[in-house]
Amino acid sequence: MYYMRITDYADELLSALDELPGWPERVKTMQANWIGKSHGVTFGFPYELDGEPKQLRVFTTRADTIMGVTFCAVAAEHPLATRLAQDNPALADFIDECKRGSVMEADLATMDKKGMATGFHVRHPLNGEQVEVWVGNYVLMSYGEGAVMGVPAHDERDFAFAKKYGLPIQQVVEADGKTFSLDAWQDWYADKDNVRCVNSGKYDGLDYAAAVDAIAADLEALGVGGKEVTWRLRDWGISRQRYWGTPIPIIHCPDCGAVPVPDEQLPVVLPEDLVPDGSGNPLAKTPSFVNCECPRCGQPARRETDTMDTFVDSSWYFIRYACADNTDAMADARVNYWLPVDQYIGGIEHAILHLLYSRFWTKVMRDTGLVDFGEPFKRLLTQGMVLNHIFYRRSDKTGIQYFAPDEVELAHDETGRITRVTAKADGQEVHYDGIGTMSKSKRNGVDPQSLIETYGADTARFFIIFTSPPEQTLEWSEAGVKGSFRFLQRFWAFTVEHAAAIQQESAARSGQYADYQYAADFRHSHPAHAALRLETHTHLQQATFDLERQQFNTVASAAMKMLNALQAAGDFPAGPARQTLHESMSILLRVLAPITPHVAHVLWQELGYAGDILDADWPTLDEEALVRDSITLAVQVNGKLRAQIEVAADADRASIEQSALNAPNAQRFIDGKTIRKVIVVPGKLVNIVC
RNA sequence: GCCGGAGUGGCGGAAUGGCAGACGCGCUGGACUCAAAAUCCAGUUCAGGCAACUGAGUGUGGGUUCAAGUCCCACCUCCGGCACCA
Repeated sequence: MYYMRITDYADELLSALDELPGWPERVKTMQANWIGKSHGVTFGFPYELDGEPKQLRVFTTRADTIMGVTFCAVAAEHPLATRLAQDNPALADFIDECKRGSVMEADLATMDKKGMATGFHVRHPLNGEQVEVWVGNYVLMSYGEGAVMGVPAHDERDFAFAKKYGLPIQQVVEADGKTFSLDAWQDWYADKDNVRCVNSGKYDGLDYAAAVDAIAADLEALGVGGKEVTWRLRDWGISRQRYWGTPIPIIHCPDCGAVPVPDEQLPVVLPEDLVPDGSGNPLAKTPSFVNCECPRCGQPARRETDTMDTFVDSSWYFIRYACADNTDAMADARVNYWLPVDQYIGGIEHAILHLLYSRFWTKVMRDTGLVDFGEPFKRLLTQGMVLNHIFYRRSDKTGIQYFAPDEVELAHDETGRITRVTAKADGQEVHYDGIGTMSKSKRNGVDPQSLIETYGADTARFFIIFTSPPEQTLEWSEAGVKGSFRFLQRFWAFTVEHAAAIQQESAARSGQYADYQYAADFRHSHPAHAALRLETHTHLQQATFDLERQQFNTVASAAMKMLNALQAAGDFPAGPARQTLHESMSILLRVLAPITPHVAHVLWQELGYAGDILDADWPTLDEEALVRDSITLAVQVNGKLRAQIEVAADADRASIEQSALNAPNAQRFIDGKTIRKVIVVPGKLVNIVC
């Protein structure tokens, strides 16, 4: 039987984040914070109780301040607190109060630092002094050792605590030019940089790192402590006391203990006829489910009634997709072929739990030999929410009344700014409440079905992709949707108009479409269309670059630019010009295909290209199309744009400099000054410094 | 409080240190129309100018650079996450 603890994987879950370049930094940071690796020192304060020598263990990241300890504080749930409360009713009451208080979430943020002295003392391991133990409501049992050393001079929380209860405050760290005062907390008291130990005996003068090293070594020599790493991440217990979950296939036998359900009895299926009564786990009250025989010795036994946390299933469902028909194993060889997932898409709300559990689970499957990869998702995209405008009217009778965006009329001033909103129904004014998440109550949602019926799925897809990057929130806009619709209509009309001509042309060439498309020799094409090819391939270059870096809105705009260029190019008479059109169309269609697959599919066939567009390759960039005879350079004088010059593409530096200096408008700003330097950025600009 | 991210026209947003505002929406003017819608053409950062052009301009203040929306430092605001983490 395996025991797999997520905390055992904390180190790898943290360090492997560096090997996930396809994940957003934001998510990786959130996971790193959640795992919360902390380097410090764990050590014990020796004491004797009930005739036995013991240690009060504490964790600290500031071992360098150890000589400033003036008290210790333990959590209410700490065993020492429990033991001391046996002889101290007041303390027992206080502990009860703490335990009650900590449940109240609302109070947690504002809760006062409260504590109570126990009258019990432990011994400082390095200077032998007696240190009183307090119970503090701000000490967490679940982090570190559930106990802390109190150094009020150099920890803001301890400072407040000491001031409140009149505990001694001992400065043990100093910084140049700073004065320590007991009056009020100052931020530098807790600095680790540019400080040194003071009032710390043999450690005086050491900086943070040296002091921690020396103190950790001394504690180790005394056998009471040493350096340690502590994690914020807690263990993940996967069992839940409820019906609705995956059964845990274990049988409890009085003699054999926990016995796995044999393979031939799997899967364990939940009973479907039980009636939950709202108290406890209904499975435990269902004898037909609970009562069974021990698979090992055959005597009556009890089936496990806890079920698994739903995060278990979501941690590896994607692995199962690759081997869904395998009834004998969790995974088989096909999984290693299909996974890890190339591109995972989900909401940001899964940034920590689901995505961390999945990473853990995958590593467990790797270590048990089930799969041979350790990270489940190569690339992650966390998409944003969809927002829309909110309009409402407040009235005494009906209260607040929301208006859907298509129920109002907007008036603008001459700059396009919204000046007045009125209801279409009654012409009366409506209040505009800005942009917010779509919700039924605010009546600003959009029904995808009616959108698809009005404009088609491709328009919706194009609008969503074009309007904003997917990981950002998307502001819905009816006008924007119409704009996308307009583009697709323009694209459709243009294509259909030229399809007939292209088909004729093709017929004349015995239907050799595929060859026509890919093997065209454009060196002899119409000179007027070299400009179109230049544009098409320039936009293709941008689209390819943006697709690579997952910036899809500019892929959509590249497609728009291609259509604009095609429409501006004018006529396409038969012959080489038609060939240029044919190539540009094939590129445009393939760039659009991922965004508007339906439109692209139909038009691809309309134009008679070979095969299905789904199988067509992403267009290849023709470097030759990007070659131009002359180029336009910007001319700057002292970094300010002053002129444009046209130079031969292969012009040398000297002649570029000369034309720049001769540019009339540049002349005006150079005149009478000494030219100190001329910077030429090939293909871009010339900067004249004077 | 700590850790991220962001701040660019009226709006959504482009810009691989090298011409800020691509592309689109909206708006303005025009064409077509009996008229409207649709479509097409032109204009649209702000200020000045008939124009050529000039000045200012990417949250604020500094810095690096021939050149900064982009890099560095400090600050402000907003969004998200974590939050008594020792």
